[in-house]
Amino acid sequence: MDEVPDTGELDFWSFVELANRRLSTEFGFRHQLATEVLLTLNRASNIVTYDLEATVHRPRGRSWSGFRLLFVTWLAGPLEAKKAAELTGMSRATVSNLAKTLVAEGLLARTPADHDGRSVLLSLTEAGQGEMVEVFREQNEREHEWASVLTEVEQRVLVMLLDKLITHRDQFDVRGRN
Amino acid sequence: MDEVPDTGELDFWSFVELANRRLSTEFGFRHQLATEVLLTLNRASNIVTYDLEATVHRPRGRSWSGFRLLFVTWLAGPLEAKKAAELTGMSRATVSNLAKTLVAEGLLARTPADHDGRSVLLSLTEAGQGEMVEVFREQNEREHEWASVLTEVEQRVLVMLLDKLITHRDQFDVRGRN
DNA sequence: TGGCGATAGTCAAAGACTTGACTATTCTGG
DNA sequence: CCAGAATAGTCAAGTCTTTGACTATCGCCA
Repeated sequence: MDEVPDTGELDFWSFVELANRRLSTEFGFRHQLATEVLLTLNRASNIVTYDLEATVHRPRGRSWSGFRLLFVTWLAGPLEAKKAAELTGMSRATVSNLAKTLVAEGLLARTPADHDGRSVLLSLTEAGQGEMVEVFREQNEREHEWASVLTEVEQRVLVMLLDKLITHRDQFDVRGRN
Repeated sequence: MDEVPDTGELDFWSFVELANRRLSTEFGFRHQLATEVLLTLNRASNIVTYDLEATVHRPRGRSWSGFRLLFVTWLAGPLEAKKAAELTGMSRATVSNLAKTLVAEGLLARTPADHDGRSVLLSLTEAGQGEMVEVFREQNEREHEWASVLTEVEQRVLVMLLDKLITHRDQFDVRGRN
């Protein structure tokens, strides 16, 4: 008898359980734990990101990726657009578009690189630096609220595991953004 | 003397180190570990997601979120659009738009709920079920490649830590998508 | 019972991000 | 030294997703 599960009280975690069960018993898939890891990873990332964006950045009229670009430029000094794309994990075109906006808002400066006529160096203006100090103060407080649900050891373990997950990937052929 | 760091050989990890150093020594921010946790979390999630989308879903003409919607509908049986939004972490409008496309492609069925005249029940068509079995076979293999960089214990610990991170958030006022 | 606040879904407009094509510059091997 | 391949950045077009407004329905309490 095909029992239809009651979805009324289903939340993310009971869904993961349900998925585990059905994937293995009904369909014979073998790698439930892998599914669970990636499902949870994405879930966590989305929740946290959305919260930071909604509480810290959108109220200031800034987008999440705008912030990310400013952030790496702030800390990694003047850098080529290419490098910024690499560090933020965005495509080069995205960096280019975002930079256009941020330059217009007076936060970012774009200067031709003298060692390579094709390259462009991104750096923060005075205003950009001021803005980042302010924005990051807020973001860092909120980051702290999130992270401190875990003990310090747990946080370090988490970072370690995530690092391991994405470091050892040259073992197979991973598709990246450029 | 303002030492400009050489960004030439900067990658994600050395950037995180650099950020840690500058944020604490130059700007006096206090919660570096929190920053590192969230930076790494997002990084990992983006890398994995992009890879799955690029290798499994885009080649089949399917988007990442299209897949997610089909996935929860597949496993959690017929469910209300509202519930699908909750389980996938998307907004209700996104579910509505995606559903429109997927219905047109013959993978999804949308039927009015009889217990509530406002609600709509989403379910997979025959074709949708077939497609999911096939797509998920591929995705699950790839998930396995990713996850098996970690031992089984490490995977379980990772899931546990991520769960903890997003479960205990009622302690402060988190902004979610609806 | 009837009206009002809450809720489900959809739509339109806007924004964010990506792909693929294009230009300009640099590098390399003959 | 030059031609062709590779690389940096930008632009145009398209897709995906969201916000905010709107309609329809529901549920509750006066």
